Amino acid sequence: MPELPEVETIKRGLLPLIGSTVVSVSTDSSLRFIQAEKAKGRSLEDVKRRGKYLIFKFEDLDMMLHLGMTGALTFASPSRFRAQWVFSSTTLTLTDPRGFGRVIATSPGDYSKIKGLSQLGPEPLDDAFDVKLFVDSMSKYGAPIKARLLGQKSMAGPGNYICDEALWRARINPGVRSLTPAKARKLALELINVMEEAIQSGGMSMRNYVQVDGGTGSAQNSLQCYGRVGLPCHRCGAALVKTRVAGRGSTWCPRCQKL
DNA sequence: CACGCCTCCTGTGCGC
DNA sequence: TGCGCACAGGAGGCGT
Repeated sequence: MPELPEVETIKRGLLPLIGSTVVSVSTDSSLRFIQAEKAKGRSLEDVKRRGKYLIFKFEDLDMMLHLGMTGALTFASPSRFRAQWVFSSTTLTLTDPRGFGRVIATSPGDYSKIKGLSQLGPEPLDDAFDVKLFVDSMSKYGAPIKARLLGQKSMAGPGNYICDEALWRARINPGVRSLTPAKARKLALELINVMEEAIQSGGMSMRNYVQVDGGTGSAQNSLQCYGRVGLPCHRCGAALVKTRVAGRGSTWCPRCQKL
C-alpha cells in the first residue's frame, strides 16, 4: 500500500481542496467506505496525515482514510470506485481494487475508537521524534525486528519496502529479535532517511500508487534492496534473497545482513 | 500482554 | 495461448 511517503505526497496534493465544500458523495455501499458520505455538505478545513492515515478535518467532523494495500486517491473520474467526493471545484475519487482500505468518521480529535490510530507510534519525521525511545524498544528481545516495525507501535509509517530498504542500509537481518543500541540508532536514522528521500521523489510507484493528479513518483528508481531478489547486492555483490518474515515477503542480503 | 496465525479481496505475473 | 496458483506496499481479530 501507500506507506508514509506516499500518503504524505497525497496529502500535499490535497491541500488545494482546503476551503471548498463537499457538494455530494457516492460510495460503493460497502461498510468499509460508507462513512465517506458523512462529509456531504461540509467544508474542508484542513488535511493532515498521521502514520499512513489521511485525516480530513471538517468543522465538526474528522474523516479518517486508510488506503490499505491498493487504495488510490485522485482527481480522475474512473467508472469503478469505492468513494467519490464531489467538491465545488473538483471531484476526488477513491479507488481500491482489493478493498482493504477504509473510511472512518469521528468527532474531531477523537481517535479512541480507531485502534490503529490510538495505538500508533510517534511520527518519525517530527522534530520531536525521540530516537532514544525507539532504541529502547528495539533493544528488547521479542518478535522479529521487521514484524515490530510493521506493527506501527514503535514508529508510525514504515511498510514493507521502507523496512526492507532501511534494514539493508543498516545491515540488519529482518528476522533479528533484538538490536544493540548502536544498531537500533542506525536503523532509526535509515528509516527516516528512506522516508524523507521517498517524499522528495514523490513516492514509490512500483505498483499501483499514483499521486492525486495521476502522476507517478520515482522513489522506485533508487531502491537498493526491495524488489531486487536474485540481483547482486549493491554493496557486496552477493545475490539478494527473499524469505518470509512476519508473514511478509522480505528481501535482504545474505552476506551484509547475517542473522 | 505479546506474539503469530488467519482473514478480508481482487488483480497480476509467472511457470507449466 | 491459456490456466492455475502464489503473491501483492496492511492491519484487525482471535487463539495461545
